[in-house]
Amino acid sequence: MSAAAEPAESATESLVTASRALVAIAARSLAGLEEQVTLPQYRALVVLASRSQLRPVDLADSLDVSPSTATRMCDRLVAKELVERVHSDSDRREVVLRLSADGRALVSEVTARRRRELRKVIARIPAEDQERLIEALRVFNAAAGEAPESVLALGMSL
Amino acid sequence: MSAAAEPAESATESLVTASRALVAIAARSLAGLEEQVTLPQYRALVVLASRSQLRPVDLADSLDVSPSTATRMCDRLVAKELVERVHSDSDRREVVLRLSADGRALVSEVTARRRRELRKVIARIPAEDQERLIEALRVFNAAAGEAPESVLALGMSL
DNA sequence: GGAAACTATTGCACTCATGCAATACTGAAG
DNA sequence: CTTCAGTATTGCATGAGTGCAATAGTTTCC
Repeated sequence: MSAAAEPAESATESLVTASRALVAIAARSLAGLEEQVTLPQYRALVVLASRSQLRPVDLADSLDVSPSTATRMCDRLVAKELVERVHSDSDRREVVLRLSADGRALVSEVTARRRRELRKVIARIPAEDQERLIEALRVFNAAAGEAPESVLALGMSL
Repeated sequence: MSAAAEPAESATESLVTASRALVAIAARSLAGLEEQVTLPQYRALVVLASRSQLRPVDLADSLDVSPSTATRMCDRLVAKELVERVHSDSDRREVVLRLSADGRALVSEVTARRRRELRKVIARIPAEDQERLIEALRVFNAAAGEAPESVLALGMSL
């Protein structure tokens, strides 16, 4: 290997570092949530936030869990008044899940917190460097492709 | 607000997008781990990987859980042969925890996977843009500061 | 030497997530 | 109308994480 002269290698290192920082920020945005919801529950909220009307079976699908698990997770979220459960009119077998105002607020709060943190970092960057960062990120984002709602993936078991 | 003309705003948007992509990659690097360890357990492994000799009480501290929880988490990790437990010579009250070869391999595998993914993204970027990305990331990383082992934070309760 | 402090562990109790099998409705197709 | 398929839920069981309190072994400090 030709030492650190390779730009690709150097870029990887820089990206690993940046990645660490960004993941840490994302994780920090989630901190404090433990009081209200568990991580699996938060995942469910995120799914519900993205697709406003969802049946339990769809939620189960999205979260890759069994329907019974989804039902019981909803039990807990409904008890916390973060989710509403209404019977479908069109098909009376079905149940429709919707975020409550509180539920929506909770998800919004997390993303707002994350945005705020990112803004703070950017504020520390000189204006002309910001321009270059924007350009570089545009290129990076194009290369990385669309990320299918990252926070979702934050699941693991999580 | 002066529309999208503000570079800071535009930078935030780009950064949010990039952040999503990077979190998704980090999460994907963790995928498949569920077979072997839970997320709390993985967090413990990461802590042990960073500080090679650790007492249960220190681990508990790092993970922000009670000592009894740490003990029992170690029970499971020892059972899986990912962690070794030895009695301290200097102070026979204490127990010293160490990653086993398997444990170290598991953590390495995750970071390697992440690096590989990041490299793939970079490979899609034209060489001269890479140079600019490196420079931009250097500035960004300076502004973001050191992230204290991100994956750790990936915990939430998790 | 004995009290006080520290370490690890275990007993007990609880919540959550999880899946598999019923069960109960409802709708659709014949 | 009867059977079949789709949907949600509940019963049952398990494993994990969690903390508090009690226990046991060690040091340390008078």
